[in-house]
Amino acid sequence: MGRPRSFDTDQAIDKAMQVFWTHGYEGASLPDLLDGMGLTRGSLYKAFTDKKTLFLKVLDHYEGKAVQAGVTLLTDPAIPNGADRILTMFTNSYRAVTHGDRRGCLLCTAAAGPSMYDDDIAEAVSAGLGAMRNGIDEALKASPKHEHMSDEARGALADMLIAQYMGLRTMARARLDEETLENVVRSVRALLS
Amino acid sequence: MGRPRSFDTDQAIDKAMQVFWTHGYEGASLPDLLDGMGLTRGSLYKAFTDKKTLFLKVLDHYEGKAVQAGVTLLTDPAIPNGADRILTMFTNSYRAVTHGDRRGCLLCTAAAGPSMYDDDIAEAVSAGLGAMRNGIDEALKASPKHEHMSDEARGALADMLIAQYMGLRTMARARLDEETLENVVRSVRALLS
DNA sequence: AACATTAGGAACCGATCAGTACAAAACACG
DNA sequence: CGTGTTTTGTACTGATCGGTTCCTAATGTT
Repeated sequence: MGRPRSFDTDQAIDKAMQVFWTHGYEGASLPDLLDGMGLTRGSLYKAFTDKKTLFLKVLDHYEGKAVQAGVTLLTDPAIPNGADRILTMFTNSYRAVTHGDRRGCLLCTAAAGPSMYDDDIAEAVSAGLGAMRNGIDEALKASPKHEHMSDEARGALADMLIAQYMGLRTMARARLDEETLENVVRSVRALLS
Repeated sequence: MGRPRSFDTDQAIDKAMQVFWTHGYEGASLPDLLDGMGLTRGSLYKAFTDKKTLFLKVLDHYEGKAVQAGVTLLTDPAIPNGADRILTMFTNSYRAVTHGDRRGCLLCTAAAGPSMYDDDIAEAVSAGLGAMRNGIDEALKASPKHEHMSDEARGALADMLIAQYMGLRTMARARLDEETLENVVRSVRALLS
């Protein structure tokens, strides 16, 4: 009953994600969001309560999309060597930059920004990063060079690789040379193989 | 001639650095800065032109202080093995967190934030990170395990370690478990030794 | 002591911020 | 076809943003 919503909620969240991805949480103004999502204030607040709630939904959406894509890659049995999966993930991040996408990783940007003072955002970011970490850990289990490590040491290596990933993505956002980014990937390759 | 300034410029910049360090560039409001610096609008704008100029001066100050301290450590002949110097740098970052300092690295926060859209800030951030990178490279030259690497490979490893460092510092800001941070340091130790 | 010059401080500026109120519009259901 | 319910769009809110104006206070110079 009542007037039906004229837009698809999930699509709207996806568009909001694009805006937050490029501008960051604090940098994305409401007009930016309304413009990018193609709807007006009334509709946005009726559907998403407020900016922060929308951002949390966006983070959730990002987890279900970008993060999930990463985890899928990291556990992809079609790439038998897990180290190759991890390396593909790093290479993809590098490729994004050479293809003109310097937005980096939404989670990493949020980690450096609002995670500092907002508990809910910090938790959501941690969850997303944790999911990727576990994906890396799984991939390491399928790596001949690492499969014989202790659970503890392998987990620690996964933590290190997540930090490495965050650094690479943040470097991209900071507009560092493509050569530098390539060097990072190259050294990760040397480390893993 | 004229009335002399009643505050020390360098001290004021140092205080401004503290404010930007915790709140980030965009997150630090003018009242935040005035409060932290202990002066009024008139004085601030007379001495530092505007917020962005002040931030650039702060970045410069950060380079001359925090970055320089890092480079000094990385080239400290008192620690004969360069790998140990690098490891000390990572350990220090971890220690900062266990001592209650979760602000991370000002350069890394700026890298994820305003570097995206402001050329001047991006350049200053790049310069600071580059200085640290070179410090790491120097340290690697003094590491028995790495001193025989080609210049190219060693430089690439330095780039990787800077990314690693950025990731660790960003993780701290995102309030990840101390255990996770410790794991990162542990794995870096395993990598370098 | 008079004057030029600069700093300090508070009031003020338009712009923009996130968020709200409310009336008009569009549908579902009876 | 009417009625109730929800969305939509717009006008508006108070707060805050970074920045300016302008007057006064404090100094160096002559």
